[in-house]
Amino acid sequence: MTERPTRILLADDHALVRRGVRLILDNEPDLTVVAEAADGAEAVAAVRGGGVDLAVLDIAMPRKTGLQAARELARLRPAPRVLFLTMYDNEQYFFEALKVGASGYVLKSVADRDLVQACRAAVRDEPFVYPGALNTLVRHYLDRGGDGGALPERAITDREEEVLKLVAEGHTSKEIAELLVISAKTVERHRSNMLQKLGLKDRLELTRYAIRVGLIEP
Amino acid sequence: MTERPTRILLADDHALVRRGVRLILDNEPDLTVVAEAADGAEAVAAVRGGGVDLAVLDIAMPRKTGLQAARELARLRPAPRVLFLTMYDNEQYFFEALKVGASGYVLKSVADRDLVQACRAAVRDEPFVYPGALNTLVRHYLDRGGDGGALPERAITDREEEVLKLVAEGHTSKEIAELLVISAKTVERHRSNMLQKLGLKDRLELTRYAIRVGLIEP
DNA sequence: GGGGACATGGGTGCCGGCACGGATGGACAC
DNA sequence: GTGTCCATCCGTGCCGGCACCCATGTCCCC
Repeated sequence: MTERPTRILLADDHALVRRGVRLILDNEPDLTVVAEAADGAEAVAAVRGGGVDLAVLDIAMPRKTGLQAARELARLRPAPRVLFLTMYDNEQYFFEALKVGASGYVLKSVADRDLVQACRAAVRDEPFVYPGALNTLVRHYLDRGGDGGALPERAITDREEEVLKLVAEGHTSKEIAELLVISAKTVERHRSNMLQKLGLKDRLELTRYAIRVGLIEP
Repeated sequence: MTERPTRILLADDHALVRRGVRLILDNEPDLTVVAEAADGAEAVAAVRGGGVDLAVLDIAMPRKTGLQAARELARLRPAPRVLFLTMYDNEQYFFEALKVGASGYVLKSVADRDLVQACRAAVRDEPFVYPGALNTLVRHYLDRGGDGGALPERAITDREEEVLKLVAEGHTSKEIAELLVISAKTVERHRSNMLQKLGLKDRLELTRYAIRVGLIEP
């Protein structure tokens, strides 16, 4: 085999995780980590620099989440394959990942087994989901009476996510309004919309949600 | 040098992190990972089995947090050294870690540099804190007029903790009052006292605090 | 061109969170 | 026994969260 190894960008805000993943991947002859990034913005910049076949992204990162980064990466030419590496076995994020065209979704809790496999699958343009997610997929399929590919709508918009982050960090509507340079009413509107979309009760549940999906830290 | 290597227990709920840390530590001739655990309960059980010199604990773990596990480990004979490995650069956590007698506190975001150093320091019974925490320590020392070792008292009473749990779970004062068979006013009084003691702003911060110390799950 | 999603803005009204003031009774220590 | 801590309770007042109503402008898609 004379093919060159797959060139990988690795994005995670924890140096320790990057180091561990790098050790795992570089151990494989057909995979090589050519760049690292500590947040979503760095990741996009690195891929833009070229020479990246596959981006392995953490979902929860400062400045720009993995999902936001993936949406930007998808618009690049040539667009790299994208693989999500996440702590959260969360249905919402899983479907979001599918919608931004990810090739795979790997849980950190089991990634030592699956990661290499998922990288190779991504390069071959085959989807890879961790076993637990398969159940989610099937259940979802059945719930909808087997109408197939129809994925749930994106739950929250980019703007709403901005607001969510700030709400969960404990800012009041007025503070958020000043930060985003909009009226407090609009902030409340976004927050209210999210409560309804996500089926939550108040900003406290919103906070727990944000922590669960890794948008903020406790 | 004929000394046997330091035997380490590694506890983190993410297999990927464990694998990365293991690769880093096993690469050092004087350190060897002899056991892994995916949560606090497993960690305590593993150490109880014997043969562990040093426990490297993630703070945020399911079932039992690293802090809770450390308190139990401190009661064992012989008690292992304890080193915290955490995502959170958080003052509250940091002091909690000191209080349970940790030898060190290492941030995941910089752990690839510091971890090995911190392990060796722990074995020599020297404290190790990451550079940023040093500032926190010094500031805290100065704030108290240099009275030294006096660590903050256990902040909240048992009754307050009961209330805290319910507050953090999203119950209103009235609901909590009914659950605890006291008046809503008393609930608010407890909550209010906790806010003051812990230096927090509102029930949202109270919730994040409860999640941090492992009282509830997000 | 019309329909739908999104972001933006406003008004009203209720209720709960929280700060501030006050109080009592019980447990334990010095 | 006096002092201290804790749990219990009450009133007042302000402010913010949240639900409900309304509207506008801008996209993009069919």
